[in-house]
Amino acid sequence: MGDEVQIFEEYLKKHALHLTAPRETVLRTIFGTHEHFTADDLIAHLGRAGTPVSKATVYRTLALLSECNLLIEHDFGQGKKYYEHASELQHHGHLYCSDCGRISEFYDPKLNGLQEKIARQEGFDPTHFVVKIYGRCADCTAKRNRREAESTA
Amino acid sequence: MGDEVQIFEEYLKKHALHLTAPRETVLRTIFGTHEHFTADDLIAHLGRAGTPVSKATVYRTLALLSECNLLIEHDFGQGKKYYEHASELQHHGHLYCSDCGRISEFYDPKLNGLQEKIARQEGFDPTHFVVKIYGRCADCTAKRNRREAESTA
DNA sequence: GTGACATTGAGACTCAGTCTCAGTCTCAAC
DNA sequence: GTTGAGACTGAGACTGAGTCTCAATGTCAC
Ligand SMILES: [Zn+2]
Ligand SMILES: [Zn+2]
Ligand SMILES: [Zn+2]
Ligand SMILES: [Zn+2]
Repeated sequence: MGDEVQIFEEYLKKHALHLTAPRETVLRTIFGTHEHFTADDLIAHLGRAGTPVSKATVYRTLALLSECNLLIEHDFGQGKKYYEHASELQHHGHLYCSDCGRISEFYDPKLNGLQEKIARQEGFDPTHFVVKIYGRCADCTAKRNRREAESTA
Repeated sequence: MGDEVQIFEEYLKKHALHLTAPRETVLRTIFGTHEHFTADDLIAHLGRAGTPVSKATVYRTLALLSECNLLIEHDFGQGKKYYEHASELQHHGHLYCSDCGRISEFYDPKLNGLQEKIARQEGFDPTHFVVKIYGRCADCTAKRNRREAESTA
């Protein structure tokens, strides 16, 4: 937890920037609570917590945290970005439920190896891999089955 | 090529819709030329070709074509959607060059099998899989190496 | 303290995409 | 061939995520 503060501080120092109060508030809020969140989620959360930070500063801080690899950006085609802690197990993939929007995760080392190999074959120098599975989560499938059973009954 | 027209026409008929002139123009333009394109690309192309179609209609037609599985939507985190013909080899992955924005493709059946398996393990009912590799393409890597060699010389 | 420069929040702005609406077209029923 | 239900269209208003601007403020090295 204090780990991120240190990494961020070092990164800032290296770029002649300062760990200001708003930046620290954003940092602590992110690493104290959320998992997969959007900029808007974060802004609302900060407001509710009585430590509002302006939209501009939140976006600027998110960019900084992505640059120093504390956060990872994700896009599920919703026209907005999701963020998550980069510290968690690396290179995991995501399951996105098109019904309820829930995001879950999986990890498979074979997948990573395979992707690395493919990139090399194509003469591509990869920085990161993205695997997303879209569909319906177990809960939504169950709900739908129940509803169908009822309507047929 | 006539194939898409037929599929689209059938889909429209099934939903009590008509294959109107603007829709046909859009359809023929898409399947006559482009590969990976954005809505904006398409609108500009239609304008230049002397067969302008309004933004609203283009977006509406793109939605229809996606619904009947003639087009696939892609998101590379650029805040806009890319489209491509769905008829091409299915379930291929994409390599996106962060330097020049070029999009290339690859196909690996092992990858597809693996994803299917993972989804089932998680109790997930998958509709489609997305694999994207971000990094630097061969050209951009070569360019960068050349520039580096020069600056060191 | 002073000057160079980093930082901030408010709000203007951008840009992809959606929505509204009035006018037009299609087609089947009469 | 007239009519009415409802599909279709383009212009442009609108939305919403994200970026940019700018004047006021903070930080630090000297
Ligand atoms: Zn769900
Ligand atoms: Zn995750
Ligand atoms: Zn490139
Ligand atoms: Zn493709």
